[in-house]
Amino acid sequence: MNAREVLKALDNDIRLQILRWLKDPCNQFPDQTRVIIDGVDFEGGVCVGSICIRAGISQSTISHYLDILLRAELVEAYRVGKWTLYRRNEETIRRFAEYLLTEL
Amino acid sequence: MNAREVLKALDNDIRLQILRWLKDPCNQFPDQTRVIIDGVDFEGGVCVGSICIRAGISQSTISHYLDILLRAELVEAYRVGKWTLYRRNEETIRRFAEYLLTEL
DNA sequence: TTGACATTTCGAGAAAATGCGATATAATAG
DNA sequence: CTATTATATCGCATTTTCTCGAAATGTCAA
Repeated sequence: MNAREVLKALDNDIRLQILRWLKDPCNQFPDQTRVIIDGVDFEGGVCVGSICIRAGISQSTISHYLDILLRAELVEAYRVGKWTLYRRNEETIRRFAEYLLTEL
Repeated sequence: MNAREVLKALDNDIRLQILRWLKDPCNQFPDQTRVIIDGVDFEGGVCVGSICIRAGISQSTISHYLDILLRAELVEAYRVGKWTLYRRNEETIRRFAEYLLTEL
């Protein structure tokens, strides 16, 4: 967990919003909640296109932001066919909160 | 506690460093740990000049950064004579960590 | 193979943050 | 009052971030 990278990733309204949406994918992305292909189950994973529609932001920007969140380990990604699914990485969020309470 | 403002304030190496230094003012600012004037005791408060020296950054920049930390309520300020003393606001840090664990 | 669709990467202009020096304001000492 | 010291504010050049559209890459279906 790189605290500096996490802070940089969280310092953006849209990226924060994406993380909050991903907390409740069933309701926030009703069209796509669970993808099972060839036995692969990436629960809670949402594809880039769905997030674009929800955010009303260009696809290239969302892809870029998801990459920033991924590098900060705030989300995990999994490629299923032509889709890349993203979901929250709760562990990093928990560790980051812990860092604030102990090291900051 | 405005989480968005806190995140913006924390997304900077120097401001993060200042907060960490202020956690241990006795050792980080050995020249000025406690100021008592006219019965006023702002424990842990450190003046702007001391922080400038410690950081090796211009006075105008440090003053500006302390203002950003103040607006985010990450520090408290107290004017004593011609000095403005700053110290950490632990309550905001605690609340921010709580926010991450519950609302993010 | 070709076409269609999903995502990533590239290039660029706009907007915001960084951090400085100069200047202004505030407070004290003499 | 004046000089000195501490801090805050202003203006600015530089760097970074934001965000887009275009182009490239990857994947599947026909």
